Amino acid sequence: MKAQEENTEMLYSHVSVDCVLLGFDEDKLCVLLVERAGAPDGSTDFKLPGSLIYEHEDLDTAANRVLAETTGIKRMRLKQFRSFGSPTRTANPADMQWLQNALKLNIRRIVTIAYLSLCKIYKKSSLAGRYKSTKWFPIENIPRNLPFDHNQIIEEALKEMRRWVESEPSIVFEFLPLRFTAYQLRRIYEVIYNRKMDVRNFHKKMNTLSYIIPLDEWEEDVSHRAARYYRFDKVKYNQQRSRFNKN
Amino acid sequence: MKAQEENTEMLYSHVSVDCVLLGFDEDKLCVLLVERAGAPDGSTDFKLPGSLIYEHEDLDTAANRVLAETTGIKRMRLKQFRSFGSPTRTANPADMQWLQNALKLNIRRIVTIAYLSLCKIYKKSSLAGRYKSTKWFPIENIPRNLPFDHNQIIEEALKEMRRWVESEPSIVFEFLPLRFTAYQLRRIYEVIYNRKMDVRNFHKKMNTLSYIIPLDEWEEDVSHRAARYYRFDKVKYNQQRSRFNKN
DNA sequence: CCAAAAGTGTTTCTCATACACCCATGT
DNA sequence: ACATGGGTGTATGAGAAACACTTTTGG
Repeated sequence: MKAQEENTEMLYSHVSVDCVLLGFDEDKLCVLLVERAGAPDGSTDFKLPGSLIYEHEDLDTAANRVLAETTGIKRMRLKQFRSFGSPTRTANPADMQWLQNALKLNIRRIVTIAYLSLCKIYKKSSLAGRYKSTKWFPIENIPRNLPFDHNQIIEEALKEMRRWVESEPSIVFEFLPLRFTAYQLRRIYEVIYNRKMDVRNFHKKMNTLSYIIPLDEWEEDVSHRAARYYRFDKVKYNQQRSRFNKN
Repeated sequence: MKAQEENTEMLYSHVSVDCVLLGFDEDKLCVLLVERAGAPDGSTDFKLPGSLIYEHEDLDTAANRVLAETTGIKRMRLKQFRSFGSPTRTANPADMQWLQNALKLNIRRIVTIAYLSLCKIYKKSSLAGRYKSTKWFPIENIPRNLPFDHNQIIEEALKEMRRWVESEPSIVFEFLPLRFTAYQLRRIYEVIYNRKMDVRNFHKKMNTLSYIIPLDEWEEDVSHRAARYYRFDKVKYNQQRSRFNKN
């Protein structure tokens, strides 16, 4: 991280990574954006966290570095999901200007590799790092005019997230704290698939999944019947999965 | 294509596309490889068809260009499925040597965007184009030591192809001629999913799919009961799909 | 006792699977 | 007539979906 300021000559100034970090805040699916320093007109201006890669740096490593710089969390589960390389993606003069200000590099074209990662939004997460500020935006009010093609990247990331959940259901638990209620889990599915789910069927389904463990712990201080807590058991999950994936 | 020889200065020498073109030959899933001209020791040496991108060229356009140069087919359906950017992927001295011979460029590192495409293998396909020769390799005997990380790219492409078929079943028909028998279709599924499928259940399933149309045409000159031909109806497919995808 | 959310069972339908024999054609 | 592969129907089980009321708790 210090290395970045000191050794810009080590940057490989043709390829970048951008990270779409998704989280759940109460009932809403959110994206983390960072305020971009050195915006042309000084206005508040957000973008996806991202970085050029270093000369000898792997793509996955670069994405992990960006996430660590942004959130302070190391070794998050992340997934490269697509690259964006239209020659016109750096065509906006304001974006070009920013690249020159921020990176002191004269750049013609950047191909970016987009990564997806999921996490729990902690209230306190003022989030360490090199950015002026970071902010969670509910997906329905993301600024419409993000720099480069970041709006498009987020669109694609949302689609990819749905596919990811289908192919590996355990990742939804990345959104949740260690213990969670049936309601929380159900809401996540409802938002992801954009449809109401039947409460009874949902409970029944949870019961059949051996890796969702009911705890003898309940909500406290709620003005209605307290909800049970559950936790996700990774070991049981892997057992159940491998039993099914015979082919 | 002529442009390429004339204007190497227009190449953007940091990003390439590589295409994994899959096809079915009789009963076997095959990958198309091209003979690489200018191999260090003159030995026969295959690789995935690929190219650096041009300065002002979109990634998808570059991939389409590569496929057109390789097969003569324009506007194939293709899918960007992953990028490969390990700094060590160009570490093999023989590969570096070849890059310099073939491209007259001194290249440090190349990030490549991998594309997947499916097609029917025509017997006659000597395949037009800039390559010395092209050859279909059954996946079980692909040369073990393809240059760069091409072996790994093919592995990933096969996984991606399976996911693709699941998310959009119509693409299996890219493997087939306009009219095909139930046997041909079934064999493709058997190879893709690597398990035998029950003949009766398969027929039943085909009947429920409104977009697989039985024709009043049958095989000729076969020494057993002639098989019926079917065709794929794109319009009906889109109707049936959109009815299901309400959300 | 009321408001507010948690939790629980049964029925129905659809879809995947398992399984064995007759049919058409060429030699 | 026989060898070769093409084509057909039925029965079972698992899982998804539809549907309404009782329970718990705080105020």
